[in-house]
Amino acid sequence: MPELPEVTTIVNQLNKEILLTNIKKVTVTDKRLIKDVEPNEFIKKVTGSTIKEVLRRGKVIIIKLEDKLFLIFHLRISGWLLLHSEYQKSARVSFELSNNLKLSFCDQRVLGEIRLVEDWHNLHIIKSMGPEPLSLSGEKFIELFKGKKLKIKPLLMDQTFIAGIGNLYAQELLFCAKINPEKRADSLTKDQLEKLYSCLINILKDAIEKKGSSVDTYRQVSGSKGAYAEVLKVYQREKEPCCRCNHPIVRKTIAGRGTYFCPECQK
DNA sequence: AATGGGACCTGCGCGC
DNA sequence: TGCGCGCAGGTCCCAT
Repeated sequence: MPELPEVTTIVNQLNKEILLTNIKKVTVTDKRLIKDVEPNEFIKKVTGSTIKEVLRRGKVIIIKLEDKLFLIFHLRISGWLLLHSEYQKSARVSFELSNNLKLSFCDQRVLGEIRLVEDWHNLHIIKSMGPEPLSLSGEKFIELFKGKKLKIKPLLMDQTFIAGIGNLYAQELLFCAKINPEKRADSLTKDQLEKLYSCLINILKDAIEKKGSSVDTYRQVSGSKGAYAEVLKVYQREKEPCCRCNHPIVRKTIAGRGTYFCPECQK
């Protein structure tokens, strides 16, 4: 799933390859991805625009076209962006650029979203979003937990609590911090929260360095896989021995989401 | 405030 | 071989 490391990888790569290119042609193969605007109007407004800047907030990709025109992408579960044309399978909306690259929004399950807005700060998803984890000090991070009664895992995945953490990284960082995903957030000790903070920063940075986790459809803009899936410790490793204590990894549904963890060393 | 459910979607893996 | 079914996942929305 595209979470903070995957979206960061995509945004970094887009900034290297498509800045100041002009959008020459837009092709909408699947209208369902385009939200809040008629596809024909979308095509008309976007065609001829120049890509000024590519930004990220949480899992949202923001492409600045003009001072008051922003293209917004949300990859949701199965979306990915391609710049090189070998893997055009599932391409649903494509942008042909003046540097002869084609930017394609691909999405197997069609739950992704494309919007066109005047001011991205006004989007509901942006306004309600919690802080960026990589811009957060340890003290600020620990303060966020005051009075939170939710189980720690769904809390970490709550985008209004902290931005960019999804199902995969929530599980990996709880394993790293040796915390049971069902623990109530307000029952964690200061030591546990400090450990969780260092795991959060280290795992996100490492995953960005490895260009994300390709466990499903996610790819870099080149079509290559990210390398972090190879070092996942618990995600999708049910019944395999825990790398710390050898106890089999367990899968359990927590708050409606599949969750892998080690019941022996995550307390 | 927390929790649970359904909706959106497709492709995969399962049982038969 | 092939059918039908259930599941996965992020976000929003409704109900309790």
